[in-house]
Amino acid sequence: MITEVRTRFAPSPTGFLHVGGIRTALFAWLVARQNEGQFVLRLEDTDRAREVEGSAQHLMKSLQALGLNYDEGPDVGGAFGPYKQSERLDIYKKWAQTLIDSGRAYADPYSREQLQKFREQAQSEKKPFLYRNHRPEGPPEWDGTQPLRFKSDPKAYSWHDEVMGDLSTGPEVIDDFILIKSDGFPTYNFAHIVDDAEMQITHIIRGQEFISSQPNYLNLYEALDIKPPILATMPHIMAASGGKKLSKRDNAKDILDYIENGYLPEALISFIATLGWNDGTEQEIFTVNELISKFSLGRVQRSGAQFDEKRLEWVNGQFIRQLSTHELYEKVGNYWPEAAKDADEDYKMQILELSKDRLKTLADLRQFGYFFADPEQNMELIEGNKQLRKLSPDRRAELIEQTKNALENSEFTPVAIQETLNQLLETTGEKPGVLFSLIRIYTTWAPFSPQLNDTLALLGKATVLRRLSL
RNA sequence: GGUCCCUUCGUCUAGUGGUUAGGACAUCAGGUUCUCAUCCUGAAAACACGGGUUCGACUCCCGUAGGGAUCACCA
Repeated sequence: MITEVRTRFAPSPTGFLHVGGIRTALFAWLVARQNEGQFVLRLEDTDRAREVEGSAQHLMKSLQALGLNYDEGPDVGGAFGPYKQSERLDIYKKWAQTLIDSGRAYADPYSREQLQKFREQAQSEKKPFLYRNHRPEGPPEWDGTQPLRFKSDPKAYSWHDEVMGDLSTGPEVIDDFILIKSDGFPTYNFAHIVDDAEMQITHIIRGQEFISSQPNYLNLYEALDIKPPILATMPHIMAASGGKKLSKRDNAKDILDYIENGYLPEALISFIATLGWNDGTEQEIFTVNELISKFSLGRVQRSGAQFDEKRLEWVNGQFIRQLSTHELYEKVGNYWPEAAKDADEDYKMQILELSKDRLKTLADLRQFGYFFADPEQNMELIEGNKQLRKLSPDRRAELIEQTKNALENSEFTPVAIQETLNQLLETTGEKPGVLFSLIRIYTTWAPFSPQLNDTLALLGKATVLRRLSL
């Protein structure tokens, strides 16, 4: 019998989803999809103090925005629910009871202050602190108000991790840990093991913060008589820009912010997937379907990767270029500048046609205000231009005047404009770099614009002549 | 500090004993009779260090250094 693949993403609702979290979710999703299995979303909301209002909705919205749909979850239900740990307290109690019955769990009699003293004492003796050296004498009954602690069985472990390879540790890392907190909620350490078993999860794909706890989890699996799922540990992602590390704040940028800023979900997916994974070929850009068929945990990098925003921009541009103008139009609804409010569809499509090959993000469209309203003059554009700076104001006025006269008689198609401009080069004796820059700036007052003749043609003769006269 | 993991151009990476160490982003130079954010061409750019093993090490072993993770009634 072939076991169905079931992977899960189990965030705790304490904030937004950043790049590292998304990558973990993406890889778990890919494993499920490529095996035609199920992808489960489970909310690990057992720490009431850290829970952030609205963050569960935010997490689900982020997954949805990226197309990482889940087959089971808090809002969609499923056969193994509920999918919020706070609603599964009875289940944990039941499993805890089996550990109490088998003598593998005990009520922790110490206060936090006492434990702190034990730690300090161990530190002053330069010995590692272990709870298991302080187990209480008798078997005190657990009355539910004390923490319930797991009675570990110290031994060496070696296990396989799909990403990290073969790992091993000695018995000194095995220690007693808390299963149920004094508020009646389980710890992550206990709850995730119970849930993964109950939900029949086959692959645990998670961040490297859990790798050092793994031997203790293996110890608990044994006590619970559960076969551990396949494990895969992801390295962390750090932020970087120009080789310099960014602050924590930048590192933890919300994935929805990227979408808000004009990044396409499929570009984010491709970029994040290749941050620590590749298929061994020289392919740089992957569609979601390609990822589903090509992804493998075994080719995930073991070392951490740094996030390079420039590369993300490039990837995003590649995806934009693959869209037809019509597809692009459908996606840029919110990104037009304010002045475009009343512009008609046909005109906007023409702008996209001209500029689509140069967009890096959809938000770049916001700089195209000059297509819709007369822009404000900005002399810095001229003074900041090496060639234009040298022209005297008189000469500039003269060139603009000549341009105006020439264009007045032009048919104003892109081809005709180009011919007119070429003639103008001869009659004025200026280089293209000077004349064309000048015209471009006087008609758009923007640092960038599509090709000059096309831009002028689209703006129309009346607008161009008006702007040259201002 | 203990434990575990990692280390190829600035960045993401290919590479599993014999390669001119390949690609991509970024950078720089040139081109596309203008800007440039597309596109084309080219350049510069890496095996952390030290020992072994071997006819031969980026590749295997040991050590050093550096980085990461963890050592909670957080996940």
